[in-house]
Amino acid sequence: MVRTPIIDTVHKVRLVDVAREAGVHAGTASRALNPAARDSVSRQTVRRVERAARKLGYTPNTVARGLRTSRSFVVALVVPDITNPLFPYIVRGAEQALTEAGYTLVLTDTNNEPDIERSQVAAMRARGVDGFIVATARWHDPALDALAEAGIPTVMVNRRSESSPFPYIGADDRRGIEMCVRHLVELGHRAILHLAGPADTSTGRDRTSAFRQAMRDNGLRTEESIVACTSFTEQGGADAINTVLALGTPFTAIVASTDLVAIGAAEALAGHGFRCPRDVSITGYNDVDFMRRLTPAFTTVRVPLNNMGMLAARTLLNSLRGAEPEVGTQILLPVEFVRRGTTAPVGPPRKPRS
Amino acid sequence: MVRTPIIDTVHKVRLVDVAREAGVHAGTASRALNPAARDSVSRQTVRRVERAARKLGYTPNTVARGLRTSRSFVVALVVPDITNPLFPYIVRGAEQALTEAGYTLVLTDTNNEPDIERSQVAAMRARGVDGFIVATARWHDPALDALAEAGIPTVMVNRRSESSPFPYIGADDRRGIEMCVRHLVELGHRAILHLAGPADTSTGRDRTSAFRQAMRDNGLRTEESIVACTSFTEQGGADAINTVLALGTPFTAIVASTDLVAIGAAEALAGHGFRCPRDVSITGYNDVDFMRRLTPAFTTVRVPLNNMGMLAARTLLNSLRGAEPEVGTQILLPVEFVRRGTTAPVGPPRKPRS
DNA sequence: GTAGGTGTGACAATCGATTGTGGGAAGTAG
DNA sequence: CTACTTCCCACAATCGATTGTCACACCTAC
Repeated sequence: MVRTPIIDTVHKVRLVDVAREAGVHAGTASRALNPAARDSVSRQTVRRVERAARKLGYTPNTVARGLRTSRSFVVALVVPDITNPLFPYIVRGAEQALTEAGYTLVLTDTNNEPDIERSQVAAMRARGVDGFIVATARWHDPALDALAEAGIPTVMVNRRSESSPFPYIGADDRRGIEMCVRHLVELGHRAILHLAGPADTSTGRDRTSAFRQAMRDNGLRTEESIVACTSFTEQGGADAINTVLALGTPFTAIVASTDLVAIGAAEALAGHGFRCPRDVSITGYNDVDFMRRLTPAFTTVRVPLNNMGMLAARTLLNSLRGAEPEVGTQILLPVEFVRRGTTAPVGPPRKPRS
Repeated sequence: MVRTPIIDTVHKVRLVDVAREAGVHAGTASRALNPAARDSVSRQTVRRVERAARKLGYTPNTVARGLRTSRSFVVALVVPDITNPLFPYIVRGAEQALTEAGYTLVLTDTNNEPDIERSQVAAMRARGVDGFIVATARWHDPALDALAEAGIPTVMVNRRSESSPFPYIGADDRRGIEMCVRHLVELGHRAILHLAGPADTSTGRDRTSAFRQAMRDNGLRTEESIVACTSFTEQGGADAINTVLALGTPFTAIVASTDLVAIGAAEALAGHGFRCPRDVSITGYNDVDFMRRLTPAFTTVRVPLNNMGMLAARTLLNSLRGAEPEVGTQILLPVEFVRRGTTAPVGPPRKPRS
């Protein structure tokens, strides 16, 4: 094939061009520019090559390098839904750590659909990404199993998977939920409901189990108090409340599995004439940015999302540098209870709009 | 170099393996698998190759292909700050359109810093991305100029740049602002303030100019009514209000350049004892998700962010397919005025906390 | 039976950087 | 002056897929 002359664009300078300019062979130029191999080249030559590279404005072709070395310096971050306010902070933290280390982040949004997750993970693999940060882990997750089987460096963030050997970077949910329950108990609440997240997510399961434990520790029973939400959304929270109300389960306080669930629950309650916190107290979870702005501002648990993203990236980078992570490693970041306006001492029982 | 035997990982199947399995040459297999070149191969052979590929679980090595074809099927999306609730929707729309077309999105967050923007754009170029979607455009933007000079397919979304020839996908800000002003005028407001965004962004400039025009159209003067914010943030809005209050400029309504600015302004006003909308009416801009949840819910202008992202991606994809876009193309999406609780008829003048 | 046409697939160059190997020059010692 | 070491650098193979060129086979027509 004839190399077509490039007319309308700047001629891209290649390594051979630099080598010619410096009067050396391309291989030598490569070594001169590579800090790891630099010591097999004389200092003089290194200087000449560097000068030539600078003069010509050489930027190495990452694709070609990747082909040869089978390393792309690209990491894929898989999120379920970037418009869920939880994730931008994680993305940002990860991006910062990755960029700092010379890596690039490719983002894929699975729209909460396992099929899309699978196909996207496959596509990223074909693209030769060096590793994965997965924020979509489900309790049983074939996509993660496939990554494990293929031995591809991966970390899980925010959610973990039962069967996966990969490191997990999350928050101390047990303690977060425990603080919510204790706070409500101290306010005199006994009939406390938990709006549980989906059981196919670790965040759903872990928080539910933590709730059960915390209730027990406070001598409270949980038979009727755990209500499942089908999703971590406002709709999920609203539906759960409607179910509970239809059943007639008594309650004076709610521990929601997530901020959005809490908001949905509050709206549904308001729709039935219950006021928060006068009639029922509610706690959220994650302290997404706008929780403090709502009226009343939500009592919730602050999770260091940005840090979680950074740590996830750093952990992955360590694996990429060859550190074999201990199977089952978990990093649980500390959380902070944030008392605001949606929790109050339990009052006399009221009927709505009475 | 000896090819080291791969032990601990699945042997990656290459095109030659497929070819051997099908009993043909690699070149032939390549054509058989490529829809564009398929007709230079007999139907029989195509079938044999396809069967072999399926049997072996062949996935083409995108890196190698990229090296040869100098196309990566990767698009870079540059955002100023992913945690600004404006951007996740744009990202999502773009990602959907891109994925649908077999492209991958790499995301880079510039943290609002021009230097980072420059270096990131350079890094993405070295990585061989096929094109750029830029959401960080400033009115004068060297990074965009560089892209233009290099002839790299690019589109601007949300913000545009004065000097850039690239297509721009935005919203009909002129009309959006005009609706805000008209609404306030109909409520009886005359002393209307505009909290203008930074003049180095097109969104700042365009909305300010639209405000000026709309005021003129309503027979109102604008000498004292335009107040600059240094950034599209709550802090920017709050600072602007504090300045205005210190100056003693009279006003009964505010057209903010952005939702966040509007929120910051409302909070600052509340801090001075002014109530919204009783003492002052406020309009936001963009209708970011949580605006409807605040108390009072914000009157604002809904911008189809998701669509903007999609259209930006589709426009870029067209360029990548060889369609030479008309220089100066602009796509302005229609906006929708959303009346909620932060605007009310002008009342008798009040002093705060009186 | 031969000439001419058409279609199919093999061959090899190529994208650009990395890296194992070997050779040659320079330097030191005997 | 020879022999041996040391240090640099050039050479060429390689990563895996794409694609221009060419040869061969088969078919039709005269």
